[in-house]
Amino acid sequence: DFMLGPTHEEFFTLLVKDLYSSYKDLPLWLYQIQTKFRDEARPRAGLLRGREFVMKDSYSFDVDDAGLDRSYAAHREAYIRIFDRLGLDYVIVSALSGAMGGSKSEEFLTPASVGEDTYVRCTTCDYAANVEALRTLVPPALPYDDVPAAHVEDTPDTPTIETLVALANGRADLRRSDRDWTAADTLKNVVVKLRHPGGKSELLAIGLPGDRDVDAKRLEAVVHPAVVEPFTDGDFAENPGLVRGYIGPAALGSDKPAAVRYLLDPRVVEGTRWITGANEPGRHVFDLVTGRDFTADGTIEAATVFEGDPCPNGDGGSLVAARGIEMGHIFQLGRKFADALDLKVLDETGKQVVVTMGSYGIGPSRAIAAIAEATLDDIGLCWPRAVAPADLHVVATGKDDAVFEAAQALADDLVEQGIDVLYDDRRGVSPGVKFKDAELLGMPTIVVVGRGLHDGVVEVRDRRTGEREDVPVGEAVAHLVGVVRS
RNA sequence: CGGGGUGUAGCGCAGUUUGGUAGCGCGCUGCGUUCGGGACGCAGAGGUCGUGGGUUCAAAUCCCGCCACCCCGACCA
Repeated sequence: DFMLGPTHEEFFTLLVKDLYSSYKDLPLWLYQIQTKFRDEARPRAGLLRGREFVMKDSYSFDVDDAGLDRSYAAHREAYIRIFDRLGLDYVIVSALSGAMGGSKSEEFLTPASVGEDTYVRCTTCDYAANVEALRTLVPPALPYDDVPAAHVEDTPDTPTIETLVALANGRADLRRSDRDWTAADTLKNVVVKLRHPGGKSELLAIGLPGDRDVDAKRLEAVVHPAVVEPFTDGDFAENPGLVRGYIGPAALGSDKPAAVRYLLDPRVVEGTRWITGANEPGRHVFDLVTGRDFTADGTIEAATVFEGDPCPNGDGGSLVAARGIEMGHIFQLGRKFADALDLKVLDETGKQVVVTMGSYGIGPSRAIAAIAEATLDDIGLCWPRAVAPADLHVVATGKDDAVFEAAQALADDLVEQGIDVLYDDRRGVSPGVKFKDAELLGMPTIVVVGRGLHDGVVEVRDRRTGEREDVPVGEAVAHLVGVVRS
């Protein structure tokens, strides 16, 4: 969700129309790092989601689809290197490009229970996707030659799936011979209102297996930019064709009197056999077969995802869910924005063609929070070397002036070598306090100048492993430069 | 916007149920000892108890109003 405000539009227009107007100038990549603001209703979780944050975003411009693929792949590789160096666990998941209307999109997520994104991954292959972008594995159509004709039954006092299933299993004339009815045998039809940009409102019915619910996030993602509003008592009053609790396919669809657009969960394939509403209070239809007895206007991906659902790759694996923090997002915008901005260049044949764009973002300020969260241990922060505030933490211990002079000299020499040094020169503070502070701050290497000085050595500690090593004072600078640059 | 919680010394908190003139830890100041794993002794400083009103002989404590901050939800990179 990167903002393409007027400044972007003007800038892109200037770039492509006036400066880079030929295929010879492409691909063109540009990036910026800027402070952004988002009017969060309730900022929380510290740096993870503040009202103000630093954002790196970049854009690619190519003359054709193959070029966009190359630009996208190059950014993807760069992001992989960046996140590897940051020392973070991450997963790359398929995502929806959402508002940007692009064709391909992936997110870099750091697994974290505090994350705001839910994603699924396959237990046997490398498939991973944000739940919003998950494609349901469509089961094969079923034969229905021997399914009896649909029949309407009186099912009094069954406004919910639970009461309906209980009644069906409890009545001899409705009971199945092979097994009990379950909620998954019922077809639940949920009606919502969609508010389109510009204010136009539309009714949408979603038909899905009764053991599942409409997932608000998935629905919002697929209907974007329309906004989902609940179907209220007043709406029922205005639509007498929709009977609360007993809505069935017979009343739904653009071609029906109620003119409610009707979309089915992908699992509701031809030949599936359902118990569903008969559009009359207290009555349901049994043995209603998809394709034989009713059709819809299409399908929609909006049902809740269950752990154990089959992997969409169809290789027999199942899905598990996890939470993650979005650290980066790359996507292929395609030509939607370029079209709107009339961003054209000359191609090899001298024709004016619309460029195709990609967009790529990383949130550095939230990365700091996520790295800190992911790498800390029981005694404090534990910065990966690539992002540590300083390379070395030099600690002088004791009260001997010679210690402080040696520590200062060492720090000066290291700085001269281009090393970032944090030097604890506090006098009168006990060694234990200084060690604890150094561990808390979490520089990757801690150098102790203290009692070892009598033997001509300083102590070099690795913050993460706790390993300690005595190094002769004369070799300390060269040794430490090696440690930092390794 | 909905729900919940908290405001008492620089920081973290107890005290509020049952009204009786404010306490603990850390930090801070001074002196002495200590100095490689969050030192110790002695002596000190520091609070109109968020705010306005009410009840009472007496209010941090009870009652009413207001303000601020925090948490959960919705929303969000």
